[in-house]
Amino acid sequence: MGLKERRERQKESLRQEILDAARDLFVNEGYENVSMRRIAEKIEYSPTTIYLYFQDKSELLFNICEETFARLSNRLEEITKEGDDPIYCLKRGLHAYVEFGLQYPNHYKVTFLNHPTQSVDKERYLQEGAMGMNAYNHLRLGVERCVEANLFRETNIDLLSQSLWAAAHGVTAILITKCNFPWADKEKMISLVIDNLVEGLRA
Amino acid sequence: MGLKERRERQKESLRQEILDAARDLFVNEGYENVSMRRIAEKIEYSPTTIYLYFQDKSELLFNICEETFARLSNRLEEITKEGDDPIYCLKRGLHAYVEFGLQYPNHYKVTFLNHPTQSVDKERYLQEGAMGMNAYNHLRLGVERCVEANLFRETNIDLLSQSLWAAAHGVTAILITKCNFPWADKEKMISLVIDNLVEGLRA
DNA sequence: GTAGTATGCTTAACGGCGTTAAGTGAATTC
DNA sequence: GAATTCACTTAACGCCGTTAAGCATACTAC
Repeated sequence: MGLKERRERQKESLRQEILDAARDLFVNEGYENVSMRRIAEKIEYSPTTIYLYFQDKSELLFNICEETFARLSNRLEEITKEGDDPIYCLKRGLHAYVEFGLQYPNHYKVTFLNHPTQSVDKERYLQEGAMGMNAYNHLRLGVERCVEANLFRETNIDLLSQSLWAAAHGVTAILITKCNFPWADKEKMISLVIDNLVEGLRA
Repeated sequence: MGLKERRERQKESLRQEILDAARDLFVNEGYENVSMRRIAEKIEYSPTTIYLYFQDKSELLFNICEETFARLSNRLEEITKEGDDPIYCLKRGLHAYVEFGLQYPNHYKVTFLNHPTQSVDKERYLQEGAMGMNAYNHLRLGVERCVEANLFRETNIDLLSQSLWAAAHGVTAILITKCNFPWADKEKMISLVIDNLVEGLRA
């Protein structure tokens, strides 16, 4: 009687198909520019079918963000695991953060550039926060190691982490939202901000 | 025969009324959450009337952004006119930028945190660029003075200006959009980012 | 003074959107 | 073989930005 299981697998398969279609469209064309009808068309089902698998459009995005942020966390974890010079490690982590944002601008936009007023439901909002916190804690760990090794003048770990995050976010956000601005050199700019700030903090 | 003139004045007056209503709504509820019908309702005209004064919704936003940029430019101009120590001046300008954003968070959101400029018509795209350029040039001037006084290691003025802008934008944007985050110390964070970056650039 | 025109605004509509209510036909259960 | 469940669809609601067409009023020209 593996019948129920087969059906379960089939349902899961369609769920994944929807998610794949949504991710492809969101990432390539931007969340706002993709309609539920377009996603439905892509998977060759009626639009309402999507609502049998997901609560609404934003839940699609949420699931995709989750995947993507897990990937960011993994990337940051690898870097922190390497156990190199803490400051080098920290810089690498910040660079990875910016690169991640530029690689998935639509995910980044939704998670870090949205207005706090457009609140979804309570539970999902908290999950979203936890998702961000997870990534923040990797950064915090990198900073902690620098502070513990007495490499920094300033010793307030949260103040340091938040400042570095803010700076990295600034480069990421501005490159994403003002992608038509005649930037002198994006790569050099990223390095200038991150490296100067980290170096400037040395004891 | 001041008749034509009176009509001109009346037209201009309604145009301003539309702009005021749009600004108020955009700033309080966000561009995406405000419909043309809502703006029309506020001014007690039919929605189509707006289209007799503005090409489309994004042109409303464009005009509002222009105002905000102008206000920021004025503030920055005052600071650069003071002619103090170039580095002190630059820091003050950057601080003023962040303060401006925090003082008018909704204007800042509308102007700097909105859509990645999927430019509509050519002319407006160029104007939009020029608008940003005007504010940017004040910052650039401040940087230029530092470079000309041989105070900085890096001498690429645009690279420097853009990096500083990115960092200042980062602090501003993150404090605005993540206002519920448990920040260690907002003021110290602003100073840490700006001052460390500028100091870190010294020759 | 009246016919004709321009002006300023409105009503009605188009084609889209996210989402929901109601149904349908096949598979499963009893 | 009837009843029920399941996976999905069709039709619709009430929004949206935007456009076409119409309609009074004010102005112009004869």
